Amino acid sequence: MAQKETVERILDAAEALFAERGFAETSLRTITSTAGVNLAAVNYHFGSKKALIQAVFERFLEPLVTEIDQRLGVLEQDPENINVESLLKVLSSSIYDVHGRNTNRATAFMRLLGLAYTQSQAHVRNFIASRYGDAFQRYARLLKPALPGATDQELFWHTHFALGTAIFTMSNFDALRAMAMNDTGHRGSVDFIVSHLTSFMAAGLRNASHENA
Amino acid sequence: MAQKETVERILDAAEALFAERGFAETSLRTITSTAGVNLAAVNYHFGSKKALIQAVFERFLEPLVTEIDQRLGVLEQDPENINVESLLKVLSSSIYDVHGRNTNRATAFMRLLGLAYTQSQAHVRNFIASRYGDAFQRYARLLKPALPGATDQELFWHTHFALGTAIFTMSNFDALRAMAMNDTGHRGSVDFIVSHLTSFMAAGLRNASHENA
DNA sequence: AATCGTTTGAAACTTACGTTTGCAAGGCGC
DNA sequence: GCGCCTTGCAAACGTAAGTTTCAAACGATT
Repeated sequence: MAQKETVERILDAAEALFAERGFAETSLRTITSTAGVNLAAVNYHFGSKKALIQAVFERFLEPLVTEIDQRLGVLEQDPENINVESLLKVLSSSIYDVHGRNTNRATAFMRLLGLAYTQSQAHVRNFIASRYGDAFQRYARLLKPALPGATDQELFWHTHFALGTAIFTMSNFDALRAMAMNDTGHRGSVDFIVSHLTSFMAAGLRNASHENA
Repeated sequence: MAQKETVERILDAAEALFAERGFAETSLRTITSTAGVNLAAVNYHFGSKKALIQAVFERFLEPLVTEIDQRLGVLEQDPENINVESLLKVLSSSIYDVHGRNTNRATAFMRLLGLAYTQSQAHVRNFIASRYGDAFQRYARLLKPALPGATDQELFWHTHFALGTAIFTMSNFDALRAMAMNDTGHRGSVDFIVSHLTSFMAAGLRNASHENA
């Protein structure tokens, strides 16, 4: 049982439990007993609970941002192919690529992202912003010419509208699928939902700009 | 200092603090000291912290749902005027009417709604669902003919996409406005944002259905 | 095989939480 | 004026949290 095993076991357990219950509602004792490690291991390996939370985000965001960055680089070499849809597809494809078809992992990630926004946890937001702010900026730079006629202000808000749509949907993915089953009789396949989600965001981004131009 | 004063002071403080920090992150001691009342007052008047959380929601939702219901009744008498925009306007107008132009109160409400979804707090979701589920059903019934060509499944998902857009935006309203100030130099007026938000949702609702028909 | 830094383990520590208790103060009918 | 119910207050209780401690076990290096 080497160091790496313990650290990863803690991260695995923390990731799942945080996503399921939130940060404050998940105790270190629950994490460590789920992971099958000693309580003191968290403070030994990470220093504090806050640092553990950030480590969970880092393990998630690091490969994802790398993947997005790479895909944006590819897209930039075909400037005529840059549009709202292709830019959105960069995001969904990157998530697919990083997590495979492991929906649990992907929805856990989205729930964590939602928690980072919704729960106060300022240190999480600051950590994410300082670590991955550049990637967001690059994305915004590419999105701008894809939405001609939109002012900077509109661009900002519409982007965050779309971001909110995605984060809210994915972070409540399981609950929503359960509700869908009740209301419509179909859970909806992941592909169905992602494709409609993308259409929704694209339509919102494009048409809201034009209508208010 | 009669009963009502104490109860309302507690609700006021709890509402603001919950919205700002979340439920688990807000202690009864913080609430009572902010409200200027004794610690035991919460358990005396409400019974428990959970009951206090529900009371906060009830005070918010009760007048809002009444207002929405009334406006839907009016709208139903002009069936040819029922469309996506008018239905969305029922919601935004109702919020305006209930909270006036008190943005603090309205954004607090949205943050609480977002928290109810995002934080696990099952008892909050159950409370809201059992208490106000009928109103949501009525709204959905009116929305369906406004989006012809959409299947039940699509209707369900697009509605929740739009819901997510609104909840995410409003529940992070202050943070987003601060970011907007940094990025664009404008905070954005409330009317500007609400109007663009509505356009975004309407465009998403309508076009996503048509594209995937 | 001994040593030294690293990691684990069980337990204790400190603090903060939600809740409960016991009593004092105030208002109201009789 | 006396009892009675409601409300307010200070203090304490029990629990669970994050963190710290310190000795034991481990692993690589010599």
